[in-house]
Amino acid sequence: MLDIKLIRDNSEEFEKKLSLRGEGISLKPLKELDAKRRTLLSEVEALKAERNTVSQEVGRLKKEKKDADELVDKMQGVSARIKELDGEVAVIEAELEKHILTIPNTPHESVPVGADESANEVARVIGEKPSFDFSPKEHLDIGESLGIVDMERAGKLAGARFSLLKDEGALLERALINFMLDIHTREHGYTEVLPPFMVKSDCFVGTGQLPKFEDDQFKIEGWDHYLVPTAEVPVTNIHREEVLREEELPICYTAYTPCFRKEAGSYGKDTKGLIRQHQFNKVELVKFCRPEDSYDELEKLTANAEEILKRLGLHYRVVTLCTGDIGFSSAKTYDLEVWLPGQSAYREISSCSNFEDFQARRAKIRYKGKGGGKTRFVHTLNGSGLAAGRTLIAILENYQNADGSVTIPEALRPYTGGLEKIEKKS
RNA sequence: GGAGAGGUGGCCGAGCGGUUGAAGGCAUCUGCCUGCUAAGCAGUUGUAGGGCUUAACCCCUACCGAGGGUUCGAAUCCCUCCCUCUCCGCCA
Repeated sequence: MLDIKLIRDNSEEFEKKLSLRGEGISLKPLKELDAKRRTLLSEVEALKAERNTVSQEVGRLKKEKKDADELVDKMQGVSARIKELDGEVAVIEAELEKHILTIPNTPHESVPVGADESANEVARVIGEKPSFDFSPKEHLDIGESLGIVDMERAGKLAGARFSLLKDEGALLERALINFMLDIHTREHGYTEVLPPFMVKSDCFVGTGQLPKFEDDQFKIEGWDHYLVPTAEVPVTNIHREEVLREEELPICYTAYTPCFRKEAGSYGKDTKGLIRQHQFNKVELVKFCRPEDSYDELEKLTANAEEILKRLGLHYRVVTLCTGDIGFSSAKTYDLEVWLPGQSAYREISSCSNFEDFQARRAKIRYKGKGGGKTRFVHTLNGSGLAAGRTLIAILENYQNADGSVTIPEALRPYTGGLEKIEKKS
């Protein structure tokens, strides 16, 4: 959520920044509603002030056993008018709220300008594409022939875009989650949390998934709850409506959760394999920090996510998303794209963003300065560290052998009970 | 799911329909005082919105779990909801 006070005085600047996203967003209706609201407020507040003083006078007169009927009569009218105006203010404020919640964040000045992903910039490339003396297969072929992925039965259980991992497949996914969590907690200083996997709608408004992206979410019928599409939602909202102390910042959490997404609007995309699922596992990184630190923290958080890929020996690149491609709530985003030899393509495996105070303003997450200074909004950040399902895909495709077996990356072996290779059962 | 108790400021805790934004205590910060510490004395300390405004000061409005209602006036009365605690039931 943008700051209405800033918009009031700098609406052209805001419109210009928002236009970089490629959507023509006019702030005029917002400004009009704001002006209307303030006009009404000053009227109704003046009436309330009058009512307060007169009511005290009534109290005084009654105590002295004097007649106050005339004042009471008069105030009946005033109160009625106040009620009317309060109603109008409530309507305006609801509209204002509804409107401002659908306006995306403004991109940071360092974000490349462009309309779509073709304008994204590759910030760096790490490692090299592995070479094979055979034609590398796609992860689904590998997984099914090893008997560790069963898409047919997954379909029976839950339909398209769900998967069933078996045997070493299930083990590998579980190992990856633990591996990631251990590195982030033990080496990167994050505190592990295990949040609810379904949370109330307020949380979704707080991080920006609602009201605009309702169609992407799984709602629990008869409840105010939705299944989490990412741990970002519950974890960022841990501190919703709180005032933190400057000394405790930055606060860094890591969390494993399954993620549930309808994937509306992606029909026909990534229909085969495990790339795009309604449910997948992810380890997330979330930070709350001081505004002046947030861009440093974004670099650190991205590096923390990259470290997982490095330890697993996976080749990847870091992409700076352009103004037309960053998410609704984000001011700046780096995507990590891992190389998948079976598909001969880079695929997103992590997305690391600085939301500045956009989410903090929605979720009312503030902090108080050391010197007892005024409370300010924190900056929030998050990134995948990493998406476990896609990491599994990357391992299958990058560590496949000519005989159809898959070697387990060395860093992961403490987590697979020493298992070094997944081989076809006879 | 059933029965009961309760939700008030940073914390504890009073609270009568009318100078209660809120007693009292603790804590905070600032002075004063004391050889130091402790104690003591005086004062200070919430959030949000709006007006004024460079800013500060100041003024107004709202906030006693949330939302409605009654009333000239609600922390106080009524209704609905949420949450916490205790007991019973059920359960991994």
